[in-house]
This record gives sequence, C-alpha cells and structure tokens, in this order.
Amino acid sequence: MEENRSKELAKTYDPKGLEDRLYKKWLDKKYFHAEVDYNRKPFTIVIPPPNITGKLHMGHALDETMQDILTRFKRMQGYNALWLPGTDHAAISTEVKIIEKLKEEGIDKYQLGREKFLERAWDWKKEYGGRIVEQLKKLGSSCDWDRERFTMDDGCNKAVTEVFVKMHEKGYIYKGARIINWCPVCNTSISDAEVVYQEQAGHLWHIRYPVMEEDGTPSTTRFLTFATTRPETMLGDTAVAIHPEDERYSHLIGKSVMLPLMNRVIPVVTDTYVDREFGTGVVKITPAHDPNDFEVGKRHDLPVINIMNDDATINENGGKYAGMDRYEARKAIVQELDALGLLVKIEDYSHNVGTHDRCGTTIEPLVKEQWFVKMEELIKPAVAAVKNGDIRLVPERMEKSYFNWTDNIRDWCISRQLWWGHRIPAYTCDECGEVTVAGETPEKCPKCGCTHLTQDPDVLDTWFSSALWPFETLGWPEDTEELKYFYPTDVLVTGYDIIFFWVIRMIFSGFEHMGQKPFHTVLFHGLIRDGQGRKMSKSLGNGIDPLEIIDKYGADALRLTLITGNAPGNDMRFYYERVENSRNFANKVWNASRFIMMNMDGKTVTEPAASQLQPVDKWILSKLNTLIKDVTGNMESYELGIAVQKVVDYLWDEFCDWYIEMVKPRLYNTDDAASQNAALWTLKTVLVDALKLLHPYMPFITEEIFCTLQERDCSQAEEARSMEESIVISRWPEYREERSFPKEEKDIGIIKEAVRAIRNVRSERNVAPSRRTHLFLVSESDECLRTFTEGKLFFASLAYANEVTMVRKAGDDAKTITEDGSAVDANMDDITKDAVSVVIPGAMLYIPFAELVDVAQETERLQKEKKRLEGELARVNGMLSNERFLSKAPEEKIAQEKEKLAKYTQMMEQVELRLGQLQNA
RNA sequence: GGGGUCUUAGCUCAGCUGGGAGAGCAUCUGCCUUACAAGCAGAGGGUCAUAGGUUCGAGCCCUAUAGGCCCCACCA
Repeated sequence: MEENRSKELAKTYDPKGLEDRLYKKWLDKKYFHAEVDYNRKPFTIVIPPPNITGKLHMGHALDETMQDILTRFKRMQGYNALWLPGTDHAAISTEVKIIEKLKEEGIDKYQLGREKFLERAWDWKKEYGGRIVEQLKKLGSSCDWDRERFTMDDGCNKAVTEVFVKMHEKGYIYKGARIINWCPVCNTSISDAEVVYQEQAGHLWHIRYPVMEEDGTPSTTRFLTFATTRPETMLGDTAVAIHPEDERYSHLIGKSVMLPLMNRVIPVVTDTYVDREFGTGVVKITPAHDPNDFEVGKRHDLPVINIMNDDATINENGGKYAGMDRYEARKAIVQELDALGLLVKIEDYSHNVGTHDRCGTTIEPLVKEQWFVKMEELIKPAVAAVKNGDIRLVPERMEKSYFNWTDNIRDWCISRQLWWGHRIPAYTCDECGEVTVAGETPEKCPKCGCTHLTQDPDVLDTWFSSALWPFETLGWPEDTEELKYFYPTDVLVTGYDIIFFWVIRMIFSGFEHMGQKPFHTVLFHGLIRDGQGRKMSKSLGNGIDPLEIIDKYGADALRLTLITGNAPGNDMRFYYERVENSRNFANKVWNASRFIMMNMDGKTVTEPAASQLQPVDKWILSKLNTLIKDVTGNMESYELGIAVQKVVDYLWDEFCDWYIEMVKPRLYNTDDAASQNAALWTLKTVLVDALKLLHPYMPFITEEIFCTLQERDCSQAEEARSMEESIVISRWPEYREERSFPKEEKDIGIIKEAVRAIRNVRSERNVAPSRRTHLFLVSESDECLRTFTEGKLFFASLAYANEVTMVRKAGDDAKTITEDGSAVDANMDDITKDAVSVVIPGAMLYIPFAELVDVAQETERLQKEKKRLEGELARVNGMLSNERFLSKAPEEKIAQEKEKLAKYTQMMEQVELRLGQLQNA
C-alpha cells in the first residue's frame, strides 16, 4: 500500500497493457459469469453470433459495445446479467472461403469428398472461430465465456433437427419444385434475400417468331415481335404471351407461333401479367428460367423445359447449343437468329440484374426441387407482437421496415447445395423413393421396408439455425433451468440490415417453438462508414481495423467514439479526430483523478457534516444527483449516446473546468481542515459516482482509477474496500434526495455566468490577458465570491432578485478582506458611477473598473441586451395572454413562464437604469 | 413502381412529445497556469433545403417542390 501511494501516476493515460491486465482480472474473478438464481432478476442478451470466418470490423465493434454497455449497466443495477456469446458457422461464406483456400493448394472440393472437406472446415473453425472471440475480448466485452456456443455444436444441431422434424410434421416445411435463385459459381440455391440487384448495361434484343398458318406451316410474312434481355432462354420457351385486352393482337388469340432454332410450335396465351405499354406488348414465356414466366406457365399449364445445367451451361434440352456456356450460347443464338432474319434490332439497355451477395455472380432463376418453409401462418404472431407493442423496435421507425418485410413475405427456401452446415434430416428410400423426415437415421423405409436409405445431401440455410439462437443457446430442446430463468431474453442489439434475415425469423421461431417472444426489445444501430460516407469494404480498402484503433487509442476511446455523436439507428462516419477527442477525454479523466489522489495522499477523508459543505460542494453534488437521474433514465430508454454525452459534459465542463478550479484555493491557500476535508470528500464522491456512470462505456479506465483510488484511500475501512473490489460489480449510483441543493445550483450557476461575464469584458477590452480565474466561496453564511486573477484580488458580493451583484476592486484593503474573509458591504451608489455592468440571467454584475468603461461600447451592449429582453418579454407576454396556452399547458410550464416574466421584467428595469446612468456619465 | 430517411455553423452530426439555435472538429485570439498543451480562457460563423399552410408561437406538425441516401419489388 505504501508502495502504491508513493508511486507516481503517469502524466498521460496509457491504455497499453493495462487493458489486458484488467480483462484478465475480470475473467479470473468470474464477474461476467451468471448462474441461475431465482432471488435475483435476470437480464439477458444473446450476442448476434459473428461468423467464424470473420475478422472483427467496426460494425462488430459498435454492436458489441452497445451490448456491453447494456449488460454492464444492468449488472451494476443489481441484475443477474448474462451476455451469452457465440459464433455462427455461416454456411455459405465459410464454404466459399474454404474452397478458395483449397484451390490455392490445388485441391478440388469434389475430389476431396464431403467427409474430408468437413474435416477441413472444422479445422478452419478451430483456427478462426477463436480469433474473433479473442478480438471481442479486446473490446472489453463482458460476455459469459463459460457459456459460449456455436451454431453447429451438439446442442444447436439437436435443436435444428428437432425444429425441422416438428415443422415438417406440422406441414410448415415442404419440398417442392419452385423457381429458385441459382448461383452457378457457388453451385447452390440461395434465398431471395441473398440476391442483390445491380444496374448493369446490357442489350435488349428484339426478336420475332413466325406465326403458324392454318396449314401448320410457319408464316413468312406474319411475325410476333418481342424484346428480351436474355435471348438464350428462348431455347426453353413454351409460349408467347399477350395481354387479353390488347386489340393489336386479339386476332392471334388461340393461334401458335414457331419457336425458331428449336422448331417447336408453341401457343400464344393471354395473361394480364403482360404490360401492354412495354415494348411491343408481347412476352416470350420461359417457365423454367423466370419467376414470372413460371407463374404464367402454372396458370396456363405450360410445360417447363429446363435448358440449363447447374454450372450455367446449356443442357441437352438446348439442342445443338448443349454444352455451351450461357453467354456463348447467347452470342451464337443471336447470330443465328440474325441469319434467319428474325432479329429485328438490338438496343442498348440498362437493367437490374440479380447477383449473388457473396460472390457477385449473376444468378440464374432455375426450377429445382428445394425445401421451403411456409410462412403465412408462422409470421402472424410475429406481426402481432410488434403491432401490439409486445416487442418494441428501437428506433420506432424500424417497424415500418419490419412490416414491409412481413407484408410481402414469401416462402423461405431453406435448402442449400453445400456441405458445411446442418444436413437436412430427410432420407430417401433407394427402392421406392419415399422420403422420410426423422431425427434419427431410419432403419428402414416405412413404406416398403427397404433398408437402404440415402440422406438428403443438402444443408440448411445458415439463418435456419440462427433463428433459434435465443433459446437453443439456453439449452433447448432440453428443458433446462437456464431456459426457464433466462428466457425470454431482454434486448437484441443488431444492425437494421438484418431485420429480415434474422430478426423476423427469430421472432416467429420464438413464438412457434417456445410459445413466447424471444426478447422484448430490439435495439438497432446503423452502419459505420468511412470519412467520406462510403460503406467500409474490402474492395475499396477503406476499412478501418478496430484493433488498430484499440492499439493506438485504447478500447475505451474506440467505444466512446462509436457510441456518441449519432442518433440511434443512423449510419455514422468514422473519423480519427473523433477518436482523438475520446482519447483526450480519457486523459482528462485520468488527470482529474491524479489531481484528487495527489491531494488525498496521506490524508484521512471522512464524510463531512452537511454544515461543512460549501456552496460549491453542494452545487457539484446536486448536479451529480441530477446527472445520475438523467443518465439512468436515458440508458433505460436506450438513449446510450445521449446518456454518456451528459457524463462527459459533466466531468469535463462542470467537474474539471469549474469545480476543481474553484476548490483549488481552498486546498492550497487555506488551512481550514474541515473545509478541505469537505472538498476532498466531495471530489472523491463525485469522481467515484461519475466513474460508475461512465463505466459501461469506458470499462478499463474507470476500473483502473476506481481500484487505484481504493488502494490509496487509507480512510476507507477494510470491509468497505472489499465490498467494492471492482467497479464492474459496484452498485450503480442512485438519486438521493438529501443531495439535492437547488439553491446552490442556482447560486453557482449565477457565479459561473458572472465570472464568464468578467472574462468577456476583460477580453473584449483587452485590458489584461485573460488568464485562468480561480474563485471560491469564502463561507457558507454570506454570499461572497472571492476571485483572483493574476494576483489581483477582487471581491464580489452576490445577490439576485432585487439586489445586484458587485465586484469591487481590491485595492490596499485587499489583504484585510482576504484574511478575515468576510463580506464587504457595498453601497450601490458607491460603485455605479465607475462600474461596467454585465447583465446575466437573474442578476446584474457590476465590474467597478473605471478603466474598463467605454461608454459607447457599453451603451451598445446594453441596447442589444434591451432588444433581446424586449423580444423575450413579447414572447412570454404572448404566451401568458393566450387563453389556449393557459388552458392547455401544464401548471409547471405556466409557472415557469410567469417566473421568466418576472425575471425579464426586472432585468429590463436594471438595463434601463444602467442605460440612464451611462447617459448621465 | 412502393416504402423509408435526410437536407441545421466551413466539415461531421445532435436537437425527445411545437415555446430561449447546440456539440465535436476546423478557423482566429490570448495563455508553459502548482491534474492535464492529448490542456486552459475566449471569439467569429447558421433566413435550420425551397414555397405554402396550421398556430399567439414552427428546426420540430401538414401539403407541395428540389436534391441526397437507403430498403423492397422488378418490366420482358
């Protein structure tokens, strides 16, 4: 202990080393671990599991910071706080990465085989799954690592199978041939949500098909012309469609046309899907390769001819084009059509092309057998829960986005032609083809009894398991205590970009499988962009690595930066300047603490009697009290940025720039032990509480100071010290009525204004260089304000209401005043003649320096002030004479306005008085 | 095409249910001051996109317009 006290604290705050040391301590002490305890209220957050392939990026950093803030806040409030971490297997993105890596080694996925491939995948998981976890720790995340989960661990696997079987039994999961989005590069189907549309320059080919004559031969004169962006799909055309009410083509209803190149006669059908205004008003119908055409085909019972292989080459249904790549075939087909005189023209055309969000490949719509989840019924409770407020989305506007999704929901394609993921528990009988869905591999086919069954090779969409995350991580489908105690969880924190992918799916899954919502609040955040407002991306190379920022500025500075300066749910730009500011704040807090510890050194600080507290002490304590109330309120309504901004402003502006300055003369220039004790106690008390308020945001620095302070504080009783061995588990400060001092708050507020006014006048007059002003109240009984600047001593007697504030120059008698510290009675008449006045809210300050007076300037100032007051008076009078305002406004507000009226009226009188005096002068 | 959102100081953004235009950074001025120059004390700078409307009163509510961004759907 002696050693600690004598050790000098570094002049600047350096987070290096310190952060890892503290994090290790927290883990060793198991502060983050939560056990079921029915005597305490739980607070639960499940982490949005980062991909095992992922590297920590700014988006994660923000997401984790917000969750950590909530968790730490609730933990300090006494909740049994559980933040449950884990990682996601991320089916497709992981598989893509592994394939890439294999390619580098010259290994082909299919040559390697499924089993070996999965071994590699698990190796990958072991290597990289741990990486992101370590990076989360760098941020200070207070996760319960003992409960870490993985979407493909045994428990989750069990949950997924259970859900699949159950939903299949209920008819919510079905297998069907549908148009799906096919990625020819990844060789898998993807869901609608994984398709991104990109504007691409392409062409519009105008093609004509000969109309069939009565005699069954193609006409050489009558054609039906249409336009297409994908001419190669004509190989699979099974009809041509027109609008039923389109008079231009009514004569062709019931007729057929000849499909060139394939020499297939296909019918002309009528369908309202056709837009008469677009192009020629004729559409070729390719049910196998276009979702709309597929629907048209169903309505008209058209054959579905698939002309494409999985790798986007033309298959045997494409006649002589079989084997060609889709784009080669396109070229060849266009050429041939041109040769046949069937190509009318080619237009440049820019249109939206669907691409795969993972690899950017243009997707091909294909008809395939896939597994789907029927959404219509499932979605209902999820919609209702948000509508009736059972689940709250923050910010509220996200509800619109949410309903936009739910209102247009389509069945969810859940099968993926991948290897890495949860394999679909469906088994096909080799003999009779019967499909059995079961939790365990069936011994024999229930239909024919054959013992040879083959499991469906496909795996499930990665979001299928993530949808179960809030309860599978708590032990479901087992009936665990954890599930009973921690479920439903409390808050889900995530980006608005995965409302559909994840949030909706978790909500309906919670209702379906648990009969209960998975969480009561969803807190959304935006994206982090670079300094130019661009999305951070690998291709742009504009990503900023959070770990680099942590290394340079510390995790606390990064966290503070991410959480401040933007509204919930809005995107934010990342600037180094802002991190610097955060780092500077950390340094400020560090130095304030250093100041306090230096002064406390070797002293026994005890709680002073209320009478020993000086007005400034009461002021800062009262302000703290208000701060506690505000911050707690803001945090409870998820206004995290606003809350911490208030703490920062309080610590920097009020505590450091005013309180510490005001208290210095007391510590350095007097011997009043009681007063010093009161000051030190106030410094310590305020610091500790403010640190606690700050701790959820800046866990490391607050812990370091908190502990150092405890160690050095020899007045602290031994048992009291052990009660709060760490700020992590310390008690959240509470509002205390006995520490509310409205009068002192008002008084010091006025003094601050007064001092500022003095500084302004001095600065404007260029009378003396403006230097730091030290001031403090001499005693509690009188309302004297003693200030000194550059060694000159001023005396101020302060009053409000009907009195005035005066600052007198301390001449030869200054010393007497200093020594006995008593108030000076000043007569108004004595000073008004040679004083400069400054109007401040609620009081008038006279600065009695003749040399400062410039009548013209002062008159101008007062006239400006008069004008402002006139405006204010007009406003307040307007309000108070308005009947509607008087009848509708709350009492408090009316009283407030009346107070203002009185105040302004009085200020006006003073201004006018002073103006008169100046005119006489 | 449907929906959302934004337009406030030079830059990036706060501004909750209408009632005194704010912060950070940048700029300028003055300070080595006994916790902190990563600091301190100040200053300048805004017709709150435009036009209407509701109101005693609008950055905030309503309508329209212009421009930016995002999401969804997607037209062959």
